[in-house]
Amino acid sequence: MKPVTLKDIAEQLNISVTTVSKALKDYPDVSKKTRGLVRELAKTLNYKPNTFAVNLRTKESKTIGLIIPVIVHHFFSNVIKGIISQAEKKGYLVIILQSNESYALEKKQIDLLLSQRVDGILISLANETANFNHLNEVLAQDKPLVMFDKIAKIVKCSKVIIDDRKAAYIATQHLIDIGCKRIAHFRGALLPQNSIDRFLGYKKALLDNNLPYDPSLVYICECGDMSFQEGEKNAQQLLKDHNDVDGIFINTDLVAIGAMTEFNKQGVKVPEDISIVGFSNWFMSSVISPTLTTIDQPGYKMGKTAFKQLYKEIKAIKNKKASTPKIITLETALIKRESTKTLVN
Amino acid sequence: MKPVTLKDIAEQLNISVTTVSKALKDYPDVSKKTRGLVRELAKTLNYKPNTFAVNLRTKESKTIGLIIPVIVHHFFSNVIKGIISQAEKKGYLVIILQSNESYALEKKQIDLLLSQRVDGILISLANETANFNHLNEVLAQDKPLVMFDKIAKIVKCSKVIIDDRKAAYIATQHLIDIGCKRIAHFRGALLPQNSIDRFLGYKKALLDNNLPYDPSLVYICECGDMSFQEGEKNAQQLLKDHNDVDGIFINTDLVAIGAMTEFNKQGVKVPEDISIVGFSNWFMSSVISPTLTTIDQPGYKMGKTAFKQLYKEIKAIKNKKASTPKIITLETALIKRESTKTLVN
DNA sequence: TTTCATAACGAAAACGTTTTCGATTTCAAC
DNA sequence: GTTGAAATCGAAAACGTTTTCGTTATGAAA
Repeated sequence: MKPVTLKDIAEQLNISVTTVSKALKDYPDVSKKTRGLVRELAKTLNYKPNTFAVNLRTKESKTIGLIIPVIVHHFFSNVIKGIISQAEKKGYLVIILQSNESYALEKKQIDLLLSQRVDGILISLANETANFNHLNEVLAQDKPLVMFDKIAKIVKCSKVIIDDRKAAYIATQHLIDIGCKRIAHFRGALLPQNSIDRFLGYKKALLDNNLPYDPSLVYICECGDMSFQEGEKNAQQLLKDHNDVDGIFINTDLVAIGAMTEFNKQGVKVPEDISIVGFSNWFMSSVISPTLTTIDQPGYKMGKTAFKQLYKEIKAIKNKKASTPKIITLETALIKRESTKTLVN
Repeated sequence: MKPVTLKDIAEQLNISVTTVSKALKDYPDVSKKTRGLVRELAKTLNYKPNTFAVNLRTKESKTIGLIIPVIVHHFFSNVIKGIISQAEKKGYLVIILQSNESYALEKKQIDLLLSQRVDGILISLANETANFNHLNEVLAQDKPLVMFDKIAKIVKCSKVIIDDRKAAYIATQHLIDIGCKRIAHFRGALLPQNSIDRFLGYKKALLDNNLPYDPSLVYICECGDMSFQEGEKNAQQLLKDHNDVDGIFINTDLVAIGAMTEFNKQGVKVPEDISIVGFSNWFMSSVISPTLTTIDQPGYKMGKTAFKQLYKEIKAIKNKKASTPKIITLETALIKRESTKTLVN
């Protein structure tokens, strides 16, 4: 009933534990004959190395930690999928924790992963996080750390991101290209950095095209669980405040869908009256009516890339090589759909 | 630079490793004074027990494995969230693997988790899985196993499910109650069992209400990545085959949304011409137009419940108590929305 | 026969913890 | 000053593996 150990095999074959271990790991100093015997018996006894002992000996667990703000989220669940698919290829397991956008929880979870002695940590920051001691602690312990999507520029570790500013610029430029003159923006809060960058991209596109930047056209929404409702609310407010807006660049798809729903209720036609561009390319955006023009954010690829980078750094540390932090920027793409249409005057 | 060990603390205080260990774990046979000293030094040195050694000694890892067919999925990501939130409360970590609906992969992953010596396994079966040796292997090793949602009745372990048959019955009854006379059904494939049960519920509702069961009204769709397109395709076919259908009960929301999109294209009005009931209550369903009447499938709660049951069994095994498999059925609810409307003749 | 390289194996330490059980100390009671 | 119980401590084994280093066996060359 007890799990089979090297010792069991050794005793049955009347050889030493050492030889058994070596035989199973293809050491050169064991004869073909005994190697064969060992392997055969190991198979028939269904021997599985005791991971706990291996970990203790080798000081590595072949396990990484992943901290993510929310799991039930099209983008992030794609990231998770990318990470674990890549990890599996390299023989790594992934422990997932959800920070719930809470700094306190994130800090506790980092601590948990460190004491668990994972081989590396992948993290996308909670919106709340503005203090980075817990992350520096990870680096201080020489434990590989890679941040993705929601990052802190100030922390000296590798990062996988998109160029939010550029993507927002392209989104806004698209609205301008189809003839929009008064373009509003629904933006996120001051944290994470992404909201700011998207806002800056929006602003720059306006200025580069000699369109005035009007702060009263910028609406803030706390993009959390209530995103959809935030979209409705902002759309409602926008209709009260302005009657000349002909395009909106919206921070995230869900808010955009909320806004479209509200416009629909109020008889404002999308895209005839107002063109809308979202951000993220949630699956939903291709399925609602009208389908939503948006920026595709490559979640799966981001997960894959983040793990690959982490893997490199794990290997580097194992070989006692220093590796300099790397910043990888993934391409985004504008997906043109029904919610934007060239204006005919 | 090396991590602090019990030995380090012992040497600094000139006491034995034993005493240090006991002091940190509140053994009664260590004086208040030394306990204080040890705890203080442990804190200042930032001592963290070496999990690898603890695992080896205690033979448990405080880690469970989770195998799930797909991660990017509203229902399943909610299950994941439920599981890890509950696990965190009990001090357990969760390793996630995605079977991708593949039997071969699922088998390999079970093996991986066993050799990783997780304390227990949570699984929702791949659609492909029809052989259960790998699961019985888990039970044979006395390792707690709990299945959820997509289960195999024949495997003697605890299960957390919904009553698919009853839920489908209620969904169909709702269509009948609002006056539908010719009710079609878009069903899933022969595996998993869920599709069959939902079909049976649909059929029973018809018969109980003296409506004829017409097999030509039942359409099959392979609900995978192409669910949305399957919905469009089936809707198209349905319009060709029948012109008198006034209601459809559809196996899953995404297919339902595809069908609604197709109906919309073809000028068939939902709910005026055809009422539709979906299944799962994806977030999306509350956001499209018309909003979709559906059956709410409690993913978060299912995850929570599944972990709780697993936890009980882990504890039971630790205390060498046998525990009999338990089947827990969670309540579903009919969510009435715009896609179904009482018919007025 | 001796020498020496090579092949094949094993003893033992190490990883860091937990826990049993025996040893020592303390101190009150007599 | 004994006795005995209670309080406090530590030695050592154990968990199962990996790896270093030394030992023995083998056989060819001298």
